[in-house]
Amino acid sequence: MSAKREERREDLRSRLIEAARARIIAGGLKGLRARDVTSDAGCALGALYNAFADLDDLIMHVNSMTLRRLDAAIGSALGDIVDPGETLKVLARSYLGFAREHEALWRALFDHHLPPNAAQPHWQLAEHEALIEHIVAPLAELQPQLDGKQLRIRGRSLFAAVHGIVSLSLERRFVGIAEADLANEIDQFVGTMVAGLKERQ
Amino acid sequence: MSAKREERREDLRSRLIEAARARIIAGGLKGLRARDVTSDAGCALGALYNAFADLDDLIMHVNSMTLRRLDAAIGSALGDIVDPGETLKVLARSYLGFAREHEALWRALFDHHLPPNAAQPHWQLAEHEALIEHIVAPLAELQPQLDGKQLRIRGRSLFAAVHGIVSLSLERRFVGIAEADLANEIDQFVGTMVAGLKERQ
DNA sequence: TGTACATCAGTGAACGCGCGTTCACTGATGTAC
DNA sequence: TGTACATCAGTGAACGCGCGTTCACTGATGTAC
Repeated sequence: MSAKREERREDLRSRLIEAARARIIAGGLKGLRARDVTSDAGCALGALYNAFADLDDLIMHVNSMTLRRLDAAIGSALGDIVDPGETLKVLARSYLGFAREHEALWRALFDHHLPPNAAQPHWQLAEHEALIEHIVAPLAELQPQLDGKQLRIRGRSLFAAVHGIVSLSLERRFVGIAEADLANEIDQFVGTMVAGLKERQ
Repeated sequence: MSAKREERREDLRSRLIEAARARIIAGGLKGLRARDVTSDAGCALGALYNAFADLDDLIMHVNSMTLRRLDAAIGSALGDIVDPGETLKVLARSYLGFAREHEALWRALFDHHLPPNAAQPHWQLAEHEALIEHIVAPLAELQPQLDGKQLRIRGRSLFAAVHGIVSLSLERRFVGIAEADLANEIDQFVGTMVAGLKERQ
């Protein structure tokens, strides 16, 4: 029976993921060091390379967990709203809320780049796609003339636009919106988009 | 007369900026190494630290040049358009065009982060502000009820939204828009925003 | 149940590389007289 | 104009640090008989 070995292995993996998560929260992705993670997880440096291919692999697992939590946060914020315009507003607000609350983890989603050779794994693509689907549903009601492909493109634009506002603002550099105005500005932005979408339907 | 010294110094500075620019174009900000820059510029490694405070300082000068070229590109694209909706569309299109044409330099504007102690210099703030002013003017026509402060905030939102779409898409990762659809999608996006702004005026 | 062997997780010192920055030194350029 | 001295740009080897990854070794756990 190697089930026990498998169990220990899984235990180490989740301890490493948890330690990496905590380190990213504390010091950002740039501050993540293999030595810190392994000592926090209570194992030797080399053990990381038994449990994961390398540090990038570990980071991708942290990111995957973050994406799942983002999806859960959005899902619970949506509740049973029916109005599509309201749905889009709540989506944007909960995206902002998640980014604010888990800023370092959320930033790691976009800051982590693999070395230019190997491509993203499939499951990550699927997880991103799932996020976009939240937007596609209300968009389909607002613009019934669009087909599925067009809707998914439009959904990505809308996501990217809101993400841009949130992202530049939370960087607290020149071009962003002051933190105090941000929530209202996101609301105004989505409201304007929805008005435009209805108008051009 | 130390004018000759000053002249040589300026010459070295601009050779270094030019070399750094070329290296960023070739290999991105991450691929920029002090040794490469100085050997390209035809001086010793240490000379860099006579001409600039450090590598960050040099990068900021490259970024400043990039911002000025972006501003010039936008200015010339605008020509003498009067319609505010059309102006916003041309602004977004020329932003996309610039990002595409000078992708690595444009990316360096946002990827370069100073160490967390010292803040951005003033001139960079002013250069960013000037960019936003391009957006504020047409926005003021579309939403005459807004005051200057509100307009500047709204202008930043709009910039950040378009930037988000361009940025995520040019990363060519999951959430972006395919390159072929991008120009059209930006047009649609701005069109929808303008319709919404008119509607809610 | 016990013994011999195989497997493999776990260890952490050492490797290797990258790379920004410094610094003692040189030589050209400028200044004083 | 010429000489002595001062200044400072320019040099590149060396420093220093960070840090991901490897690897020979160990010891615990599992398997075979």
